[in-house]
Amino acid sequence: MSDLLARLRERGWRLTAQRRVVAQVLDGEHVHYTADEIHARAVALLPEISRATVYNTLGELVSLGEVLEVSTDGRAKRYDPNTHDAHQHLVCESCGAIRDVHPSGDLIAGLPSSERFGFTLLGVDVTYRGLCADCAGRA
Amino acid sequence: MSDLLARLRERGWRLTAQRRVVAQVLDGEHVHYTADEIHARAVALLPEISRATVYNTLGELVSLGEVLEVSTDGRAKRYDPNTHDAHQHLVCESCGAIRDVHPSGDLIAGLPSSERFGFTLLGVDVTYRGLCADCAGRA
DNA sequence: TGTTGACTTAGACACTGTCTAATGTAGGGT
DNA sequence: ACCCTACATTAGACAGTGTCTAAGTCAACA
Repeated sequence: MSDLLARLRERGWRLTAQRRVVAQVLDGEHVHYTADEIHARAVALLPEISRATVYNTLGELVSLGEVLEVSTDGRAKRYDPNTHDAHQHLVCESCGAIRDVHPSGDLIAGLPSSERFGFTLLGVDVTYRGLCADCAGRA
Repeated sequence: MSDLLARLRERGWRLTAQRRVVAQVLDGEHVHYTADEIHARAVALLPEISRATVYNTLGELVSLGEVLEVSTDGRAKRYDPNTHDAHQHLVCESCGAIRDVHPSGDLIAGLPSSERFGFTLLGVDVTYRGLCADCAGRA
């Protein structure tokens, strides 16, 4: 991710302090923050950054394929900086924790052509739902 | 779905005009409406029905397992009255159309135990993303 | 038919995300 | 080094989706 800023500059991005901070927050930890969580962390680094800028920047990063958008629960979208390897998500239904996982096999191939109804398939999003070890232990 | 009301009464539900209307809208067509679309159709049948009642009723139907909640795009949740057979969803990224599909194979088995991180798996939600025949033709 | 507690209602509220007009500034040109 | 200017940022209003509350209503039972 350290060369993310370089890649963005190559694509004509202006490197503003705000964009640096958003990139830094995404780089920091491998969790899947919501836009407002990212905003809160960005404010800690750059107090005057606005919510609109964080939303704009995240949207641009998604368009450029540098960040993935994940919507597991119909609430706030979460942003996943891990675009380097194809992966899916494992979500705890109790505490909301998300882990990246790597299923085996070709998921698209699992849909027979008789079930494709003429669609051109572009991808598959898979969300494994369950209880994490901690929550299962408490239940 | 015609015996949905009977099943609900067995579980202690009061059968109000409002609940009958929501059940009727869900029964009508096999599309995946948003809560507000369901409300609009319910109003056509029972003009004084309120938005809160539709949201409450849908939430209760989901809790009882009579209706599935689908959140494909991070916008409004959609409600799927087809709980009779296990299925997944095929979504057109251009027009938003949703089709029920039936992939082959055991999707949960696709996640090796080394990738389960101690989670107790409860289910898998799969969304195949693509372009429907109409939208692909226009592109 | 009367009673009662579950149900419904209108509207306020909260959360997430988008848009606008005014202001600021990064980066190229001089 | 200093201007320009187009692009970026800001504050706050706005829109869509969903939740909550207090007051009134009514389905189901006795």
